[in-house]
Amino acid sequence: MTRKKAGGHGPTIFDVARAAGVSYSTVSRIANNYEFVKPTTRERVEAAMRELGYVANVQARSLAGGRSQVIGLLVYDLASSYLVEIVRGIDDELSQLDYDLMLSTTHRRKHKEASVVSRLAQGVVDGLLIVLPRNLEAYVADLSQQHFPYVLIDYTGGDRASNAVRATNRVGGQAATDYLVGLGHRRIGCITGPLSVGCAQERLDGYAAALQAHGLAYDPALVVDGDFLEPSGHTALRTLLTLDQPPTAIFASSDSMAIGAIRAAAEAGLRIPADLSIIGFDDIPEAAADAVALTTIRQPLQEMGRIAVRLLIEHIENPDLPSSHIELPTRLIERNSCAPYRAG
Amino acid sequence: MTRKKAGGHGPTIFDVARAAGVSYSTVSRIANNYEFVKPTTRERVEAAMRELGYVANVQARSLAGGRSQVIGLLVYDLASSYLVEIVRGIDDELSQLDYDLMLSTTHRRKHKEASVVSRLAQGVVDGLLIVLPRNLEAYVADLSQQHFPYVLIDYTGGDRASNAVRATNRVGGQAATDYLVGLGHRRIGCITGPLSVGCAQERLDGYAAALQAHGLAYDPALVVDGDFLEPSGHTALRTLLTLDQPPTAIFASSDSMAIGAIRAAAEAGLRIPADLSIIGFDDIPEAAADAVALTTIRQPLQEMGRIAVRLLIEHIENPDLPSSHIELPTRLIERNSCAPYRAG
DNA sequence: GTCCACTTTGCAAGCGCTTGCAAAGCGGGC
DNA sequence: GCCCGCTTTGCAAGCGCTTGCAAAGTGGAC
Repeated sequence: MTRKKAGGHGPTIFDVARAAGVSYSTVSRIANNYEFVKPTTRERVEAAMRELGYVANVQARSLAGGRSQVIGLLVYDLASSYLVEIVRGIDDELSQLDYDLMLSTTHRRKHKEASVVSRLAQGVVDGLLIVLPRNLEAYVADLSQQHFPYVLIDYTGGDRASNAVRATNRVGGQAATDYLVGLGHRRIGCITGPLSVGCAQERLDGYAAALQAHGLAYDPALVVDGDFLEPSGHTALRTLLTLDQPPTAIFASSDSMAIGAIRAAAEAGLRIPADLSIIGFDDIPEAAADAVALTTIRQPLQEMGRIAVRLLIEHIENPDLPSSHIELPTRLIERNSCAPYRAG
Repeated sequence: MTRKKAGGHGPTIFDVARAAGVSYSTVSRIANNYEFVKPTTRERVEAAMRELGYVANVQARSLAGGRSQVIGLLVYDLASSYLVEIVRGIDDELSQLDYDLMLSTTHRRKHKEASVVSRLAQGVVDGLLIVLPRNLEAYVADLSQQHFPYVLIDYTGGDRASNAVRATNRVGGQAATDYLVGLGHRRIGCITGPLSVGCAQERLDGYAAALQAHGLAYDPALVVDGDFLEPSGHTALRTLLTLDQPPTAIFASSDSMAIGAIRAAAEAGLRIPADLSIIGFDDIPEAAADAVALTTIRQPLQEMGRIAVRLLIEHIENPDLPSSHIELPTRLIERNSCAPYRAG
C-alpha cells in the first residue's frame, strides 16, 4: 500500500501547457474539442501533446466530471457460446467507436451484482450493457433514477423505461415448430430453457401457438425442462424417449441443448435425422460445426451486441433521448438435423 | 459535455464519516484495512458504510494513489476459442480474488496497442495480462521500466525480465508426432501455425525433433503453413493431398486447423481415422464436440489464465518479486481421429 | 477614436480519495 | 502520580483533470 502509483510517470496536462506556453485549461479544452480555441493555439498545443506523448489520465478526467470512454458489460459468465457471440459483436462495434470495454461477470453471486453496478455507475464507465437473464429490476431501477445510460440485452420483461435489444423469441419458437409440422411431424417434443427466464418462456409459447395453429394438442408429457446447457438437453431427450409414444421431432430451446439431445439420441441408437428430427435455437458456431449440422433458429447474436452498443452510445451522448426497445428478427437456418416424418 | 457525472449520487467517504462520527481519514483507513484502528470504531464505521450503501469511488481512489482493483487484459481479438478459454480461466480466478477485468482487444491495429497500454498503465488497472503473439517488445520495455506489473501469456521470446506463462509447445509437438509414429505412420504431414509466432515455430521444432529421433527424414513438402484458423487447415490438407505420396497422418498445430483438415478430408472421400489420422493441438471445446472426436495435445488454457492471474497479483502486491517464467505441461488426449497405419 | 459583442484564455475550485505528519489517548512501570 | 512509548485519530496536501466565471483580446460599426 505504500507503493506510489506508476501513473506519476507520464506527462500531465501541466507539462503540455508549459511546453506550449498556454494555461492548463486551454490544454484541457483542446483535449476535449472545445470549439472556441484559436487555430494556431490548437496546433501548438497538439504539437506539444504529440511531442511529449501525452495521454490523458482517465481517472482524473472521469473524477472531474468528464467521460471515461469505457463502457461496462455485465454478464452471467462466459460459459456459453451464446454469450461469447454477443460479446464479440459488442467488442467489435466498441472498438470502432473508440471505447473500451470493461467486462464483469457476476457468476451467479446475486449479491455482488448490485455493488458492481453501483461502482461502475459511479463513473468507472459511461454506460452499461447488461446481459443477465433475471431479477435485475432492483438496480435497473437505480440506474434509471440516476439517469445512467444502460441497455438490456436479451432480457424479457423489462419495463418500458429501459433500453433493450432482443430477438423475436416467440416468433422463432413458432417458426421452429411450424417447420417440424410442415415436415409431417405430429408428435413434437420441446426441451425448454429455464422458464423463469423470459425468452425461454416465449419460445415455449411460440411452440404452443404453432401446435394450436395446426390443430395439434399440447401434450405436457412432451415438454421437458432444461437449463439451456448441453447436459440438460441430453437428460431431457432420455426422458422423452421413455415415453410410450416418443416424439418423432424435437424443438430444443437452445443449440447447446439440441447438441446434447443429438448425443443422447445417438447413444440410444437413433439416427438423426432419419429416426428423429431435432431443431435448435441460437445458431451458435458449434451448431454448424457439429457432426450432424444442426437446423436451427438463428438469433443475430453479434448483431444484437452491435446494436446494443450503438443504442447505448447514442444515449450516452444524448441523455434525454427516449428509451427504445429493439427486436431483431430470428431466421430459420436449414441444415441436416431434420427430415420429413416417416411412419413407423 | 455539460452533463454532470452521475457519480454525484452515492454517499462519499465524508458522508460515512459524518454518520459514524469520525474523520474521513479514519473511514479511508478502515476501507483499506489499515491495522491500527480501534475495533469499536471499525465496527461503527462499517455499520455506517453498510447502512449508507457506501461504495468506494474507484477513480478517486486510484487517482489518489490507491489501487483500482482492476486488471487489464490485452488480447488480439475474441475470434478463436483458444482465447476464449484463456479468458475464462482469467475471469474465473479474478472473480474469486475480487478484482475486475478490463478487456481490450487490439484488432490487429498495431498502432493502438501502445496508447492503450500507456493509458491503462496510468492507473486504470493495477496490472496487465497480455496475450498477443508478437512484437510487443516496445511497450513491454516501457512497462518494465515503469515497474508496472504485467504477465505475458503464451508468448515465446520474451526476455527474462518479463513474467510469462506458457505451455510446453515443443514437447507437445514432439509428443504428437511420436504418437503418430508409434501408430506406425511414416509419412506424417504437418500443418503449422504462422511461424513468426513463437509457439508455432516451437511446435514445428517438436515435430522435426520427433522425426529425427525416429530416424525419419524431414520432408519439406509435407510441411504446409497455416495461420491457426480453420480455413487454413482446410486449404493445407488439400495441398497435402495433391502430393504424389500423400501423408497417412497429419499433425495440425491447432485444433481449429485440424477440424478444417478433417472437413477437407471428408470432402475428398477419406475416412477419419481409417484412411487418414489427424492430431490437433490445444484441446478447445470443439475438439471433443466434433463429429470425429479429435485426438489432440491439450494445452491447459484455462489453467494458464488462472496461473497468470495469480502471478500478476503476487507481483502487484509485492512489486519487488523477481519475475518468473512458468511453463505448463501439455498432455496427449486420445480420441477417435487417429488409427494405426494400414499399408495401402 | 470609442464602444460593444464576440472570441479566446486564465484562474480557482472541486471531483473523492490516500497518506505523511502530528496531535491526542491510553496503559504500564516506576 | 508522572512519564514514556505505543496505539488511534485528525488535518492538510495533493493525485490530474473539468468547467464556471471573469479577464483579456479582437474587430467592426459608428
